[in-house]
Amino acid sequence: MTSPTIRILIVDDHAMIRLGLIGALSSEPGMEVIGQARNGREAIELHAKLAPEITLMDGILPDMHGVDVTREILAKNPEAKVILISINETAEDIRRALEAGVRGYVPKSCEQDTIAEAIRSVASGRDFLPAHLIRRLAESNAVVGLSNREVDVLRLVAKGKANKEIAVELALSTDTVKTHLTHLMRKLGAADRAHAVTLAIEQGFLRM
Amino acid sequence: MTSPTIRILIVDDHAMIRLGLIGALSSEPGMEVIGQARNGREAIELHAKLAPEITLMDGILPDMHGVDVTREILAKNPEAKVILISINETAEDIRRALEAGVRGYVPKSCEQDTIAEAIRSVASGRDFLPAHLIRRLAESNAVVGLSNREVDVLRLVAKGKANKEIAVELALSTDTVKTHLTHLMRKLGAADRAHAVTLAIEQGFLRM
DNA sequence: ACCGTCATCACCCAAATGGGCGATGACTCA
DNA sequence: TGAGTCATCGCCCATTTGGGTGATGACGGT
Repeated sequence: MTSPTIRILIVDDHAMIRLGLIGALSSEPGMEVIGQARNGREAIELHAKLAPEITLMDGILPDMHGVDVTREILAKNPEAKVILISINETAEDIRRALEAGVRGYVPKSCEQDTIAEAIRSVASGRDFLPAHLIRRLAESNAVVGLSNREVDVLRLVAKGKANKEIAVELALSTDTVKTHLTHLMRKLGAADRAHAVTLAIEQGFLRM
Repeated sequence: MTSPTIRILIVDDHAMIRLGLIGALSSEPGMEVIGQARNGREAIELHAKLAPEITLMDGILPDMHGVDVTREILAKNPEAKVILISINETAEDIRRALEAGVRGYVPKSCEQDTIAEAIRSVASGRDFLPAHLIRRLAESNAVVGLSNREVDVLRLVAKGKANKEIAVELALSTDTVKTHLTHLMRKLGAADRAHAVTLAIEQGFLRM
């Protein structure tokens, strides 16, 4: 069994969400919110000071991404248990989160009890990922998968760079850039670079 | 003066936000949450049934946009007072909301008391728009302003259509499409169509 | 009545794009 | 060891793109 009460740290810049989470958890027995952070820096400090059992982390914070905050926290404290609460539900975001070592991933659209369920799950050592997210992950995994270099190129395409400029910036030949572009457009099913940008943003390949 | 208690309808698909709002308002005297809706259809029905003084409306709902819900509610009940609570703070979104007849616009990142302030403001007949949003609106107003036709073209560009295809779809000559594109790219400060897509999404011209 | 913006179309032209085909070395996984 | 992916580069070629300039009618505001 776990400790009598699960000590929880909330990380979110939206006051409304923090309040909502506290409200949802106040009716749950055996859980206690011991701290709140509004940004990544605060989260890392507070986590070190309070050593909570569970950290509820928002995906997007004013100073850094929730995923990166998680990475830092885990670097200092590998047993930390982080649950990511995000609006982003693209396969890419979930994949990145799991890669960073997140133990649970809950969409903001979920019902109250899902959060409590996730917390109990993760606190007792099990991971937590809603079924529909697992499905999405599986489906997209089969379809896409851009390589690092392809994402590098795509990011610059989104910024309006021409192939020649991209070549200079990445220290490549223009032909190589074109090859990467051809490949990533085929993978995304894009008709041209503009379409590739749209699809990549939709599917979470481009953090904006 | 206004009526003794302000009767409030909350419209948001996120349970967490609804809880947060209720929590924030429970400590405010003279306000009562009399109903909650999870989507646009529910919102329109509940508004007709409950006739709340203030409606707190989320910008993005599963079935339709908060702005469109507002439009429908106002069509049936022109004295309705809607405050939009949105994550989107691009100038375009704010402009669209005001155009639809929203009386207040509050970002989700605001503090608790801002919501209460907005409600009191709007209930007593004044509009409510935070200063930084007004500034953003003013600034961008000077800079951009795509015409309807330009947005039409841009939307298809984002879908990966070539100029020739766009011309067919909009029943124009290819040259006209090119003219619109040249203009909109100049307005956005875009280097090419891909960049235009990025900027347009960032600035809220393309609802995705 | 005039000016600005919008929407429409036309022509010219240099440059960029996208596709196809082929090739090499590195690396991983079975 | 072989198969597969990644990253790199090259060449050819048709099509597309983006920019410039110019023009017309409609509409709205001053």
